[in-house]
Amino acid sequence: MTTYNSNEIKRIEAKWQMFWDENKVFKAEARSDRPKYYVLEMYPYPSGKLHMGHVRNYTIGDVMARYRRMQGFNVLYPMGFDSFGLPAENAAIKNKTSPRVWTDNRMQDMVAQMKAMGLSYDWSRFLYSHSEEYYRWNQWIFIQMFKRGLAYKKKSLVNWDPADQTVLANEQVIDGKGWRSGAVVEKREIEQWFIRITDYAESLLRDLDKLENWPERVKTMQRNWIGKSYGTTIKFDVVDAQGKKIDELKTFTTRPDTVFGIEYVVLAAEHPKCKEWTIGKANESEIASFIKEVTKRSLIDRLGESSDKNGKPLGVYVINPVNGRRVPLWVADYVIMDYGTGAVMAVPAHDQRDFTFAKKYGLPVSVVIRPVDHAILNAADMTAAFVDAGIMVNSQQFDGMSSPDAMAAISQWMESQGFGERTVTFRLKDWLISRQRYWGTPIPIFYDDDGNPQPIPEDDLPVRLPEDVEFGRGNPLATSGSFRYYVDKTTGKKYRRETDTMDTFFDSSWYYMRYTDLNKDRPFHPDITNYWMPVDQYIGGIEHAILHLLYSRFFTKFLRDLGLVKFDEPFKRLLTQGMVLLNGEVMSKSKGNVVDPDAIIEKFGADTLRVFILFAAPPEDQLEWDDNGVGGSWKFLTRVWSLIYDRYQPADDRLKDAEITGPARDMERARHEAIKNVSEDFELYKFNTAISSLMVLLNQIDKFTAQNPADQAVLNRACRTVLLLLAPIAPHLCEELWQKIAGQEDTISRAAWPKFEEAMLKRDQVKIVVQVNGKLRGQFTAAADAGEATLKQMALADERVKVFVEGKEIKKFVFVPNKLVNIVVS
RNA sequence: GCUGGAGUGGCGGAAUUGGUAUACGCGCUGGUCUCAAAAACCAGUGUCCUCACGGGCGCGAGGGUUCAAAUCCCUCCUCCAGCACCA
Repeated sequence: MTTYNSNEIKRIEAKWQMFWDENKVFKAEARSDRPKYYVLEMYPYPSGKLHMGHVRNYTIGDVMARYRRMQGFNVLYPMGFDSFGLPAENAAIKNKTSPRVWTDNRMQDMVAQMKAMGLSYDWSRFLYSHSEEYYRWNQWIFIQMFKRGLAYKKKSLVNWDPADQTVLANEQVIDGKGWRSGAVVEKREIEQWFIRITDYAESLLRDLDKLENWPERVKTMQRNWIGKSYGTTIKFDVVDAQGKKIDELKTFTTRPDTVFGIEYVVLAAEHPKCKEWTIGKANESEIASFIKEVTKRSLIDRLGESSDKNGKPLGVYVINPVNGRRVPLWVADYVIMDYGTGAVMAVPAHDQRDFTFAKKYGLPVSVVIRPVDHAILNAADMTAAFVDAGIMVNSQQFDGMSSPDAMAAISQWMESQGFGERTVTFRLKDWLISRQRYWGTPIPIFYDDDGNPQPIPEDDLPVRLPEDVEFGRGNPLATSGSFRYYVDKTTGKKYRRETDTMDTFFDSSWYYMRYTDLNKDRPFHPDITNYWMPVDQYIGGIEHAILHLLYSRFFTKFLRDLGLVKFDEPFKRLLTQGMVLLNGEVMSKSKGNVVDPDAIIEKFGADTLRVFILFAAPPEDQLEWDDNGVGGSWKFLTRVWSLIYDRYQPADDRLKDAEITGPARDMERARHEAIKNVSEDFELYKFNTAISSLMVLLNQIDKFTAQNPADQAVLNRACRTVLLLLAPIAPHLCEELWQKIAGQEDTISRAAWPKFEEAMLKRDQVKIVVQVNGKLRGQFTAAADAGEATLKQMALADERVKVFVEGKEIKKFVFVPNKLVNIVVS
C-alpha cells in the first residue's frame, strides 16, 4: 500500500487536476434537461496571490458546486477577475511597466493557485473586466443608462490631490492629505458622472423582502443604507429684517408634532440661498468666509466624532406658518446639503442637536411636548432635549393629544392648509462613478459644439484604452494625444472626448450575467441568461454587503426594465463567509501575520487545507487559524486513506437489506445516518458538522470487523459512501481511492450522490434515559416503540432509580417515546 | 446613540419543534512501539467532594414558566460588526 505522504499527495493532486482539465469534467452544458444550478464566488481583484480569505471563499463554493453536480444538476461554476482599478496603475508606475502587463501576470499566478486548490471551475467561461470584449459591453450599458437619463453629469464637491492631479475617494484622504502624494487635499467643485440609483430606491428596499435566503444582517445593512423615512416638507416664507417677503424655503422633518416649537431654521453651508440672501448685506463677507471654511473641511472631518456645532445668523427670517411667528435663519455646519432639502427646522426642546446649538448661541427653547408622567416640562431646567413621545402642549388645537397622534393630525392639517406636504425621503444618494484615472473602462461620451455630452455611437465601441500613454502625472487619458479627441467617421469632425473612466464597481455589477454567455457580439443572450440566472448560490465577504450587492441589484432591475432579462433579483441565496484570523487578528500583509496557502498545499496538499478550513468553524463565523488543527485534518485524511486501503476487499456486493443482521446492521445504519447528516448539513452549509459526521462513520468502520462475505459487502458499501460524501470536500484523495480501490471507472466527480432510507435508520433496541424529578438517575435498553406501561415498570425496576423513588409518592410519570421517562415524586 | 449578531470545557466548536450538555477535532495526561525521538496506535480528560460506589455544581449574570430550560419569557452585563450631527 502506498502511504499518504507529501510526495504522493503532490503526484495524486497534480494527476487529477490534469485529468479534470483534459476531460472538461466541469464544463457546464449550454442547454440541458437537467435542472440548472449556478454557484458563484465574488470575482477577485488580481492583487498578486491568493490569501486565506480567498481559499475559504472558493473552498465553500467548490464544495457546493461539486455537491450539486453529484446530485444531478447542470452546474455553472465560473471564475474571473475584477481586473481594472487603481492598485494596478500604481504598481505599474512603481515597477515601470504597464497596468495591463502587471495585471495579466497577477492573474496568471492566481489562476495557477486556484488550479492547485482543485477548484472545479469551468475555465472555458473565464472572463476579466479589462478585456475589450468585456468593457465594450460595460460602455454599452452605460450608454443605455445615459439614453434613459440614468447617467448624468453634475458639479460636485470632491477631494482633489494637487500633486497627483486627480480626485480621491474619501477613504484615500488621511489626515487631510493624499495617501500617496502626501499633499494637502483641496476641496474642488468638479463635474462628475453619476448614476441615478435613487430612482430605484423604493424597489431596492421593497424587494429585500423577497430575499429569503440572504443573511438578515446584510438585508438590514441595505435597509439602513437606503434609509427610507416618512416625514413632512414644510414651506416657509422668507422675510428680510423689515418683514418684507423676499423668498420661500422648504424644510423636511420627521417630527411634524414639534412644529409649534420651532425657534430657528438652519441651512447647510452648501445651500445656494445662503449666499443669495446675503449679497450686498453687511454680513456678506462674514457669511462667505464661514461657508468657505466649512466646505473646505472634508465631510469626514465635519461629521466626525465632534458634536461641536458652529453657525452664523444670516440676518433674514422665516415665518412659521403654523403660528405666524418670525424666527431667525442660520447657516450651520451640522446640516447636510444632500439629505432632505438641505434646510432644517430647529426645535431645541425636542432635538438634541438643535438643543446643543441653541444653548451655544443663546437661542430660546420652547417646550411643546411634555412627558406623560410629568405635568410640566420647564425649558429653563432642561439639560438635554426631550425626544420621547409625550403629551402636546403650547400647540393650539393639538394640546392634550399624544404626540404620535399629533404627528399624523398636524401633518394632515398642514397639508390641508397648503404649507405642508407629506414626503418620503431616502438617505441613498446617486452613485458617483467617474474617476480621473487610466486603468478603468473609458466613459463612452464626447462633447458636442455646445459642450453637451453625447454618447459614442454603438458601432464605435469599444472606446479603447490607448497604450501610448505616460503615467505618473494625473490622468494619462487627459494628456494622451490620440485619445483626447473623438473623430466622427462620416464628417471627420473632431470632438472633445470624455477622459474619465468608470468606477470598477460598475464592471462588477453585471459580470455574473456575462458568464452565462460570453459571445463577443452581445453583452449576453437574454434566453441563455434567463436559463441560468439568478445565481442560486452567491458567496463572498461581508465587506460587499452594501456597495457591490446593492449596485448589482440595481443593474438587474435596470436590465429588466430594458427588457433584457426577466428576473429582478440577481442572487437567490447569499452566504457571507467570515474572516480568517491568526492569533485573533485579521491576517494582513502589513501586519506580517499571514499564513501562505501555497506553503500549506506544499506540505499537506490541497485536500488537507480544504478540510481544515471547512472543519475549523461554520462558514459565516470568524475562523482562527490553527496549525494543530491542520495537523488534525491531515490525520483524518490519512486515516481515510489507510483504512479504506486496509478494509476494502473485492466481494459480491449484491445484498438485500433484509439479509443484513447483527453488527453489520449497525454498520449499515451508521452509513445511512452519515448520508442523512451530511446531505442535510450541506444544504445549510454546515460543513464543520458534515465533516464530523464523516469522522463518526470512519470510526464505525474502524471498529467493524467483517466475519463473512455479507459483512464484507456491507463494509465495502460503507467505504464507498465515505468516498462519495467526502468527494466534494477532498476531491483528489477521493478520486484516487475511487478509481484505485473501489475499482470504479468513471470519475467520482460525476458519480451520483448517495441516498439514505428512513427504514434503515430505525433501531430494534433503544436506550431509555430515566429521570427522577428531572434529574438523570439511570438508563436501560428497551425494545423500540415500547409502551408507557412497559417502560414505567422497567424504570422502577432500576436499582439506582429505586433509591430515589422508594418511600415517596409517585405524582406523575412523564413518557417520551424511545427517549426518556421522568418520574415525579413528592 | 441606532441596527444586527454572539456569549457553552484549556482551545475550535456540537446540541435550539424544551427531553442524556460538552458530539467531532485540537491540546493535555498515562501507556504501547523505539537505543532515543518523531510518527502511529490504545486509554483517560467539565468542576468540586469521595479510596471507591456515588453525589453536589455547571452553557455570560440574576429571576421566571415547566415534570424537564443552553433552548421559551423578563431584567441586566460583556463582546463583535455595520451605520452614525439623516433633521
